[in-house]
Amino acid sequence: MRKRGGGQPLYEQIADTLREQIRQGEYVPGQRLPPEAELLAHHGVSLMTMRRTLALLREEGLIATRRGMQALVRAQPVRRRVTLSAGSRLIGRMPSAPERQQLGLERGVPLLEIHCSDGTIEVVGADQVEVVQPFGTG
Amino acid sequence: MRKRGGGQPLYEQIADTLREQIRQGEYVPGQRLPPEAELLAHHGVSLMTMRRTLALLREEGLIATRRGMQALVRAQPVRRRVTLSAGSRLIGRMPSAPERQQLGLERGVPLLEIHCSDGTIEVVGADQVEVVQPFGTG
DNA sequence: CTTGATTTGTACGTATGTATT
DNA sequence: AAATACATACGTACAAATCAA
Repeated sequence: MRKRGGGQPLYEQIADTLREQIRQGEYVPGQRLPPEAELLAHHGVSLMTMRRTLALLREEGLIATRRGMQALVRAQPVRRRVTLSAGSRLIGRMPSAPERQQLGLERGVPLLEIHCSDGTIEVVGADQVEVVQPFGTG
Repeated sequence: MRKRGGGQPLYEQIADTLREQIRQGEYVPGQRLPPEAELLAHHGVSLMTMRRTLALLREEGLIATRRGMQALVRAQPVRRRVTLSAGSRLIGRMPSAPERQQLGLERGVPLLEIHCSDGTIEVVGADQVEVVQPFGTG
């Protein structure tokens, strides 16, 4: 149970704690967090505050939540390699909800627009991409 | 005022409408959306549903919200140009809340990690960056 | 500069729907 | 079929930032 110290909202304080626990390996990718009910009881907050915490971590791409299942710590996905051709540009942004659905992306996954020199635009989830140069070492 | 047609949540339906209105220029960058109270009355939903709609658009980077002010339609920021050196890699992801604060990023702005071949890592907000190759035309 | 009105942010409570186990 | 668990959606109250008088 926390108080409102430091002017930081409760849901951010709890998010800090969970983020640190995940970083330290208390929860590893593929593992599930405890149920909401358990988490909120442990931290002494309401359901809404707990859900806001989880929403924050989901936005960050740290966890994935699905109906009927406890929150899952997200694994580092295998990245697809994309080669930037000469003159191509790359823009990062968040997808709109329709784009997210169309591309099959989870919440918290940014989107990369690769504007190729031939005018074509390739759009992919940013967590699936590793960009290298055509003459890159990788 | 909508019903639950198509199985799509209310807040997504309303977000679709607002997104389209912004796309069509009914609200231009720098302009403010109507107050929450007005929006929720117009769409016939509760405060929570309206706030969820705005949260979605904020995550997408389409609007920015601040306490005491109506939601602002975000302008396309001037992009900083970053040159990828040979062997460098680029990863896109969402910043954690502390990173967001440290980098002074708004919610909804992804982050780009540029792993340079010399081992240094440059971290910047994705909406501030345009990536080009050293021999690029741009 | 201070006051007050407006507006969003945070937080709690409750009920129902729906997917998973 | 039943229990578990997250998603959606309504309602309420107070705090804090902004802006105008």
